[in-house]
Amino acid sequence: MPLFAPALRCLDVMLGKSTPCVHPLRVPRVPPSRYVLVKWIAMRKRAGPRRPTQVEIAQRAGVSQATVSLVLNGGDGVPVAEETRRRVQQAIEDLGYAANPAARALRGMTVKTIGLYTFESVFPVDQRDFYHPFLLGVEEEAARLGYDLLLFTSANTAQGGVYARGRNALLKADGCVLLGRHISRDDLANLAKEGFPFVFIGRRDISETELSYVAPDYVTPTAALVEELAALGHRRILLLRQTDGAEPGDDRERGLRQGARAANLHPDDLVVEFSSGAADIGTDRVTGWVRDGVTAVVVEPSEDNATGLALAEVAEAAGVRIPDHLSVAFLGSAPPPTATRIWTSFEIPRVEIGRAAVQLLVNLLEGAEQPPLQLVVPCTDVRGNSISRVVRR
Amino acid sequence: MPLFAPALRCLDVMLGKSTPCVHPLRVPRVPPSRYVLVKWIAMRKRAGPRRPTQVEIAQRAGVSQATVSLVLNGGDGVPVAEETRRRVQQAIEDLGYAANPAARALRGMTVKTIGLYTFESVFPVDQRDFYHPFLLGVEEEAARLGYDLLLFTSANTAQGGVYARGRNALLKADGCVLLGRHISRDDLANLAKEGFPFVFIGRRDISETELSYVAPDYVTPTAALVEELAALGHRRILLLRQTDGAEPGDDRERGLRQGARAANLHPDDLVVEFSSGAADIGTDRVTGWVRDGVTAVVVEPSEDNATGLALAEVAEAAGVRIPDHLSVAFLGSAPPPTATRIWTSFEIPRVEIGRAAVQLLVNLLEGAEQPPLQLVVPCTDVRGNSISRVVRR
DNA sequence: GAAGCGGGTTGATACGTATAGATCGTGGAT
DNA sequence: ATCCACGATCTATACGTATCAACCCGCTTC
Repeated sequence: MPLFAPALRCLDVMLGKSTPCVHPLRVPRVPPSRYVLVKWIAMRKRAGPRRPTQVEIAQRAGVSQATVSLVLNGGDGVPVAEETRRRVQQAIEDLGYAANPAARALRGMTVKTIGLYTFESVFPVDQRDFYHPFLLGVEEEAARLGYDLLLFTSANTAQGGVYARGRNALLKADGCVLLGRHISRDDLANLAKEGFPFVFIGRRDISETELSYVAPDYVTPTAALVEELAALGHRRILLLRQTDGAEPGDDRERGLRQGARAANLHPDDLVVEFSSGAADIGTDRVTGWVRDGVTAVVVEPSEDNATGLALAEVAEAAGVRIPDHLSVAFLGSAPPPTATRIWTSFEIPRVEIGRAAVQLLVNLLEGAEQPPLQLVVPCTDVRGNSISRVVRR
Repeated sequence: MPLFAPALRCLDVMLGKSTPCVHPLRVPRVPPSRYVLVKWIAMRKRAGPRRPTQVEIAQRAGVSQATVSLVLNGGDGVPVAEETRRRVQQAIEDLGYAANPAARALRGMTVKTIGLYTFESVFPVDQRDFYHPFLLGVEEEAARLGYDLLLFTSANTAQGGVYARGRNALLKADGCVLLGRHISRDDLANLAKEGFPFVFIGRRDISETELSYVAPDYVTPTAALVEELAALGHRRILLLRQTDGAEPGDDRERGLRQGARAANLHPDDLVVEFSSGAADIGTDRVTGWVRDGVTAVVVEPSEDNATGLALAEVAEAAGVRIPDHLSVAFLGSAPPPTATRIWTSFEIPRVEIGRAAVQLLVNLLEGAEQPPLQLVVPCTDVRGNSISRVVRR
């Protein structure tokens, strides 16, 4: 409250209650105009300790609130006298002014916040290793670009997803990075329709709208893997897909066919089967494949890789040795290597994907009016000991 | 735009351009008042696709904007006719309305967001195991209480801490959880002075202001450990403190003296030394302690436990065996156990602390005007094989 | 029949900021 | 002398919401 003293005296002078005496320290040279004064008086009436506003800065510096705003955000061609700028900045310093983000946002300004919405919970320890690299990339890049990171944690638990709790979930951020396997397509479509800026991690095609995403390139390394298998003598190759039937699975299947074509395999020798988890993989099914002439299985991995691990376990138990009798490869992140087993697979560059997603989003937010951007990033091959040359019988 | 059709017709009716014809579907029974109409016309003039506002809802439902707001946030005694409520909610449903968080915030409402400011970077992998449990607790509790979590990542890299970038850092959230060993006391004091609601994780005393924190109880388990050592025959006990001289170190020293008093040890037999890292722990220093009669060392741990590990290494190298010649215990989190060594220590309940911090903060935000709250949570003892009965020579 | 009451609704305003448009000197060109 | 340009600043308004005071209307009460 003592900070107001000079301004108060200045007010008294205006009202004729006091003689104009120049405070030695920091009294506005120019008496404040009636306009800002009225605002300021109204402001002073309010109770309780409040954060200083531009009006108070203006009052203290003897300028109008507009000028304060100009000093703060000006720069591009807007002329402000050096002396004025100095006085305003001094007042800002004195009062410890900080712009009210809510008011800025209301004027349509950016808040420098990007949201991170994960369709599953993020921090749980069991999936930590899966999501953490994405988080790492997102956080790093956001920090580098000067954005804070808003984690939408509350929307997940309360069922209803993005549009939970009166569907205002994501609006707190300037834009949003969406992440998660079990995403609601409706939510995505709605967001796109509303024009909310967001980037999805992972490929999704939504009809009618084109959305921004950054996704790993599953096609190329899958094709390469299939060609490699063909070169090792494999003819009958099986793709074990996740039952969700999402785009990543489609990409892998496309890679499979593309590789087969390049290696002159007959399309009829490609088998595609589906699984929704470890329970689907029974002994009969696996031995059936082998009896059917399948010598190589390429697996679309899930977060916990349960399907692939079950396959290996069942096969071994049934006497089908990997890789001697059956080559197995993961079309993505494989289970961690053990003493005897390094899975042939390819690594998804999660950190880089997180980074790229933020970059795309910031482009969307700051850049000129652009169409949605899609980015596909390459994976790196991991060659282990789970595939081998086929032995002709 | 087709959604506006009924409202548009309604406007035409008002202006006399059209005959009042009741749309079969959803036309406001009551013609909108001139007031909301003016607002609505002004709104329609604006270009570009925009999110629907309360004014549009009001227009569509044939009520005033105030009523819409009442329907949305009312409940406590404010009477709204059931029919009105229905119409408004229908309009909200139709247009997909979502309250603008910025406008709410500007009116001084809570945004249901709590900030998390870490004085060091959070996600880096090397300190992941240290910070992750706190994060986990904070995130869980925030989600449970319906708050989103805002990570202030941008403020850290840009030097300047809390008050970086025009010192508006934390204002985006309703309140903030602060975390980190190398905190700026000035920042804490400033925040408290400004009346910004926050809770610090870890004990800090700031003169002149009383701030909210939740911290582990270092005193009790330290005292217990010292009593235990005394019971094992130790007389001369050394406390190895971190040089930062922060409150956690003070607490441990207090625990040391308290335990010594309870065990009837002579105060002069307590030695307190400081270290800022592994480099401080030389062979001469350690052997000096032993020669001086010290039989037990209790170590204040750092994030990476470098000091304590260095102590063990140097001692072993100098032929001082642990625990036979020298008992060593950690006053907090110890290095992970190995095949031969389990460190005697106590575990800080990080997840619970994170949870408690959020609870305190939410209390601060939603509860009545209360004084700052401090919370001290107990640790759990870990008894290993790094201390033993002293052998009298 | 006037006064009081209370449920239901509306007009108006404030929140703090950014910015378009107006104003006002001042100096230079016509 | 007039006009224009321009630098510097000001007035005024919009952003979308919450809320207070006022109001209207039908009913009861004296």
